Amino acid sequence: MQELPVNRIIQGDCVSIMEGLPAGSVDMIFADPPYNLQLRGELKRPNESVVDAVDDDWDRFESMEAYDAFTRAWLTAAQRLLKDSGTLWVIGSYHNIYRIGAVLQDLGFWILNDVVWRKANPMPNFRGRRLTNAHETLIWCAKAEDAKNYTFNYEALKALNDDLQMRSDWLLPICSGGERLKVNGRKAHSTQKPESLLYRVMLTATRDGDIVLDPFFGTGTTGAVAKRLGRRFIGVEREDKFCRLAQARIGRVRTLPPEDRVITPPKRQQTRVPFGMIVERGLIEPGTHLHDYQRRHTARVRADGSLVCADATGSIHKIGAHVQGAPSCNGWTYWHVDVEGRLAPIDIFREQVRSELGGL
Amino acid sequence: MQELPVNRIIQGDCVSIMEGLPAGSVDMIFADPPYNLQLRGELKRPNESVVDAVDDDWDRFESMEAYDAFTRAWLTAAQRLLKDSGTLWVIGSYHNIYRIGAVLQDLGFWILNDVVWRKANPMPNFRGRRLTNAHETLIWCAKAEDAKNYTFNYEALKALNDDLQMRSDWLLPICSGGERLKVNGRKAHSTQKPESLLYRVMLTATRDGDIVLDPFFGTGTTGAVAKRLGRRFIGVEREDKFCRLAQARIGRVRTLPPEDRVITPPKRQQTRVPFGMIVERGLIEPGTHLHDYQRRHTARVRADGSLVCADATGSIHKIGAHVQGAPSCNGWTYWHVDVEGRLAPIDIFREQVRSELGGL
DNA sequence: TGCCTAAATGAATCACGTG
DNA sequence: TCACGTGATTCATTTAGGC
Repeated sequence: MQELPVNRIIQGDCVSIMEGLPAGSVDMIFADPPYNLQLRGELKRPNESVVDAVDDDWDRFESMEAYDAFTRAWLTAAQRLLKDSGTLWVIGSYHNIYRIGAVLQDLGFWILNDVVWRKANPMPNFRGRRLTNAHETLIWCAKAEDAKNYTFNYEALKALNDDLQMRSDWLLPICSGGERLKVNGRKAHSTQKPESLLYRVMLTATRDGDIVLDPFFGTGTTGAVAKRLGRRFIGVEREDKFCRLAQARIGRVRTLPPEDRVITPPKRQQTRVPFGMIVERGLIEPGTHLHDYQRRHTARVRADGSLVCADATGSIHKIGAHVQGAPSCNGWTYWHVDVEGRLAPIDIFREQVRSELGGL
Repeated sequence: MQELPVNRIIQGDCVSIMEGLPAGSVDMIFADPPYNLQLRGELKRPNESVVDAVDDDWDRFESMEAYDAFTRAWLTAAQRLLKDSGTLWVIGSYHNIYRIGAVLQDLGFWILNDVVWRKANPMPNFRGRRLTNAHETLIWCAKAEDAKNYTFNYEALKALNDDLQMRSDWLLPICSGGERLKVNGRKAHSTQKPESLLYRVMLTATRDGDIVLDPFFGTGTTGAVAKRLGRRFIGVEREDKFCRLAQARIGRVRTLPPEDRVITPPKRQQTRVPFGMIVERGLIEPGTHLHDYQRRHTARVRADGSLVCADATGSIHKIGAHVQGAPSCNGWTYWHVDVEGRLAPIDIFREQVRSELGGL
């Protein structure tokens, strides 16, 4: 069997390079392909600054058909490369992930899970025309329907999650700060992924020493995390500048000693429960009247969780402050509901919801 | 124009029934199509009890091609039914959502967001071979790329989320307890959705009195929430037993009084008040001087509502932009009048006029 | 050095009505 | 259909800068 170019970055087109490697030789493939964003004009923040959007050549496609053909080509090559026990991960957004999911099902890949990366700090929607696009989607799949012997480190992920089964929604920050590669003070790559994401992916679906291939290597996050966790990597990247950047980056990474390749579970933070959730779930009906504990002030709850008091409307906190003439107010403890003649602070409903959510 | 069968459940095949309704007549479509689950054999819990999984006739398809054809058929009929300003919501899991997303993009629907419903209490993965499947995906899309005038209640959703922009990941419980319809002690429908999910969907993308169609009505969650929120519904359901179940359920629902359905109104939808009207009504006299909040710039009001600043004249917006050297400016919030030594934004006069006009 | 405030920034399919 | 004017719009973090 041909020797695999392990722990190396290969420059060139990923399809032809994958076709030149021996079939059935790779344990996992992680792919972060172009998203085909199709951005129109420039976007400004409310303060008039311009958003530094993705406008790279590698994200331009003639048409959706061209994108689908590109997707089919690299997924076909990837499928051939995988061991029968191997799995593939692809990450994307709503612009491209439905194309990719459909094509990989057509090719016979078998989806094991889709995973939602919930961004802790996403870019807001500046024009107020849509929801904040706060997540990206990963598809995790086996080579075929009958490939049952894939690696899934159930116990490790459970340990990572406070001894609860790991769910399909992962809350992780975006890549920023010191981790973000810069060239001349500007971001080196427009779509660098956080190492924590790759860390969790590899902890989920690879074993020590496994071979992980990334056909869209970019700045080499896959390689950096693979090296740190004692996995072997093969990076394929078209652009020379990224190859050199990734090479230098990975050179700086140190492999953890085997006994340290387990991390302590992240601290669970208290779930934020907006007042609207209390209304939405019917614990307080729209139209209910709220009172302060002395019944000096009364406000009415609307369908979207805002309050009305005389001619003022706003959040429980804003209206609480308003009626008191105070600069601020904790609406959760200020406002009460009348339960059979007795006043109960609305905070009890928040506690109820929190206990039902169980720390999510 | 043909009369729409509003607030009714129509029994039959959703494609032929939608084809019989007038084109361009519906504000929103919410669809929860069969998931094409492809379960192999029965699933047992660790204690050997059998999981009551989805194995209904309506969820069986001969092949992926048959599912795609079915998807294309109902989405085509749905697109025809929508008003140009209407939006479509589809919910699915990884088994079917990639097929649906690809088909709807092929048909020209324009994705606005995909939304992740994070289940607060999902079913665990009993075999420990995958991640807990803890979410489902909703795709929200407009009828076409150029349909920009869809309803999005940005301010209401912000209110619902404690004055922060609503994100694309929604944490909501599954449908259980008293909300879950039962027949002879067993769940009446295998995939009943929680009312809180529909509540948020309708709060996001419909206005009072809008017409909401659901081609896979099932137990009628869409109809129940529509009735409660003062929206009109059209339910299409193939099975007689579900039609009757939904009919009875919706009969028990009470519509919220109009004053409780009110949500924080979109600013863009408010009556446009030109600055000239402020001058015309004597709220600001011609000759008055306006200042920015730091008193760095001053402009004089003329009789027609235009401003003069040095040698430049124009609207409050143009002159505001001009003095700042900015490309654009909201003059309503930029310019202030001096009221006994304190600066007040001219927007307060607009609000005064608006309240006097009474929403005309 | 340390603390507080201001500025910068991230995979973004980001107006609309009137004439 | 097009041109133009009005006017609506941001969250979590990190980094830089002032004192």
